[in-house]
Amino acid sequence: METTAQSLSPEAAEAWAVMRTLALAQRGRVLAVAAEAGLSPPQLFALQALTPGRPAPMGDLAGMLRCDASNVTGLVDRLAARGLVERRPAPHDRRIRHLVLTDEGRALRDRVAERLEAPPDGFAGLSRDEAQLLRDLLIKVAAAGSPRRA
Amino acid sequence: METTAQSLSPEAAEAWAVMRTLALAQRGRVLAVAAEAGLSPPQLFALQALTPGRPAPMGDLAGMLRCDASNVTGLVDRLAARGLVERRPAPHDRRIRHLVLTDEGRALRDRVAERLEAPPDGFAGLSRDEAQLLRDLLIKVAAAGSPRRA
DNA sequence: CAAAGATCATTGAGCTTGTCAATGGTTTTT
DNA sequence: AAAAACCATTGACAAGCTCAATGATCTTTG
Repeated sequence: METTAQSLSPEAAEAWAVMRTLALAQRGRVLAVAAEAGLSPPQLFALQALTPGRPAPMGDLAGMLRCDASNVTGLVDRLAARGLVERRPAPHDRRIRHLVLTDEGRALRDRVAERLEAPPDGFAGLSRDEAQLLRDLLIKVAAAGSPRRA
Repeated sequence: METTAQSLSPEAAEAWAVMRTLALAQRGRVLAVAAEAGLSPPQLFALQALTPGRPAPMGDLAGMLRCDASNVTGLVDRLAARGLVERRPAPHDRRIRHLVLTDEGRALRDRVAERLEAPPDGFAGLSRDEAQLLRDLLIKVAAAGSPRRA
């Protein structure tokens, strides 16, 4: 195996601590965006988890949301009642119900995504070189963390 | 004012995107730690928000959790029922109820905190210099984002 | 092929989260 | 002292969430 089990430097721990602080500070933003869109946080997550133009089984959504499938039923009921998503029969398997975003759903999803993808204010203070450096370091951390198929 | 409204580089946006991915990947960990501790996520957050040895009014907790005060009442009811926190009268103002962690509550809080503060696997791949660089860049972003008293 | 087993979404029960409006007990202001 | 503001709680109600059970549909296998 030889997984190069390098022990963590104190700096790494500090970096992680700052990242947690940064993430925590985003909570308010998420709540605000959700409220503004007339969505509860779980509804917002569900909408974000759905990819426009790509039907997904309910079970998959439950997996992405990390919750029970029965929970997704109610969640989707409410989203469907607002005309944001639709249940469609799946081609090959009649047990499965495919979820698709309606036009309205896609529009709302995009509007929300735009707000959430905008970097917090602090990023504006970075020079281009610094931003590039930060990005590369983060990519390295993320890649090592989820080694999907080396 | 002269707030140096520097426009964001594409690299900054990419860095933020990676950070979001990284944060998202932590959701499972939080859920696992909460379940392991026999706590619901909100209960875990409440416990983390409380500082050992430092009594806090319920209203403050509501502020930290960003939820209604009436919600905190029930939340604390359940934590108190498990003997994790206690309501104490506040010295100067009899309207206020101070929350304090019991010994058991502090112990559980510390156990949970230890698990959450541990950096994800990806950080182990960083050299010391890289970790230091990452930390400093993150601090810069965080500081610019929340300019509490320059 | 047919029976058994696995899978998917839903339902129902039951609890926790969360909000809002209203209340009682306490300061603080006027 | 009366009025206004404040803190925590309560009650009502919607939503989120899990678990166990069900019905409908594949999939396996005997």
